[in-house]
Amino acid sequence: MNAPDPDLDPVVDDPGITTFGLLLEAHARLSKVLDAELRASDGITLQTYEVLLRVGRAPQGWVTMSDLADVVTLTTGGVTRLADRLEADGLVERGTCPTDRRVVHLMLTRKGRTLLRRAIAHHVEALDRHLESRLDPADRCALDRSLDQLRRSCDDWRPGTAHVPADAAARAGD
Amino acid sequence: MNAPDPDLDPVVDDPGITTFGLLLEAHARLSKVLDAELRASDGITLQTYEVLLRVGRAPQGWVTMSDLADVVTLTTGGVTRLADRLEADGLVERGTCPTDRRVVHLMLTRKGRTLLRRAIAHHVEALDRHLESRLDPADRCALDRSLDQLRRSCDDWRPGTAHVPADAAARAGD
DNA sequence: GTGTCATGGTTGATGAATCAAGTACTCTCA
DNA sequence: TGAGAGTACTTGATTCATCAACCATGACAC
Repeated sequence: MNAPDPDLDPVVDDPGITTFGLLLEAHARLSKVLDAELRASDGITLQTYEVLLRVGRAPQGWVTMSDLADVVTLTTGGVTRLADRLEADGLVERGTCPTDRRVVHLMLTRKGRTLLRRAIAHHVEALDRHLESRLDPADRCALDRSLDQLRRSCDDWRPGTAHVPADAAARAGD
Repeated sequence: MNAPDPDLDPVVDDPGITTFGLLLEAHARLSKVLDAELRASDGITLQTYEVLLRVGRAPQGWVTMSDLADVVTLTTGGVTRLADRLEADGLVERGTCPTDRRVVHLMLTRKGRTLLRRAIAHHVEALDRHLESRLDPADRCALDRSLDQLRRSCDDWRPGTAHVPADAAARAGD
């Protein structure tokens, strides 16, 4: 029961597994480091930084809750609590939409804007150290292209697209 | 207060921001899709799959809690609960280490092994669809190299490595 | 107008991860 | 041999995200 399964070996050498594993690890480690540095330099998490950046870069100066849910990959419920926290910290404020009263506009406060500007400087510096300086420009461009490819390879996916037996979910519950 | 900040624009075009953003998005979307497919085909999450794979591939057929915490980027406390759940599901079991009684060995049960074998087949198929078929082999090799580079660029990082003013954390708390 | 249905956001219950002790063990060295 | 330091894991309290209602609004038909 505690020897490694020889049947596993051929298939786990699939190149897709390697690439995906590297993606997981690169993401996990880079996020961890950049989060820690942002906490140290500006007292915010990487997630907060991402939100401030998205709101600050929005063409009209605001985003809706649903927009934000999409870019930070949270449910709308999660975004509500997240916005609550940021609002309590005085970094963003909620506003009403003049044309649709269901919609909430999220925008930066002066404090949020100031913090974002400072955080961007630190974050860019950190990215230079961890990312820019490790890859030559040609490799970085190729990396961008491949990542973009992967990102878009998921856009056309909808639940149920995979070739999976219909009773699989039921069978897995045993 | 609600116009986009023109001062932000020059700096957010930093190529490091683009690459990191793509990494975040590619990871988020690919993980989401692969998690959904694994749930549908085998009734397990991507995290559970990762754990089973790590345990199944371990040379001796077991891993320690600390090993696992490292590879799934959880704290040891988180791994304790994770192992509790997997043990309750009958997929793994805890064993004692004969040479160090502080150490817990985590190994697959027969049920866990069977499930893993089936899940690997589905996962490899999904990876082929989403990853293998979208990148030509040369691009995939280049991607692997770059991701590996990024992954390792974080290994030599320790808290406090960044060039950050000592009072930054205190200042950020206002 | 009045239904019906879809959409945007909030809220309560629940699950899971973190942090900070706490326990139990090993190692080191006088 | 025994005190002190470090390690491996567990546990309790807290935090945060999800899911599933739910409310309010908007859109469209009649």
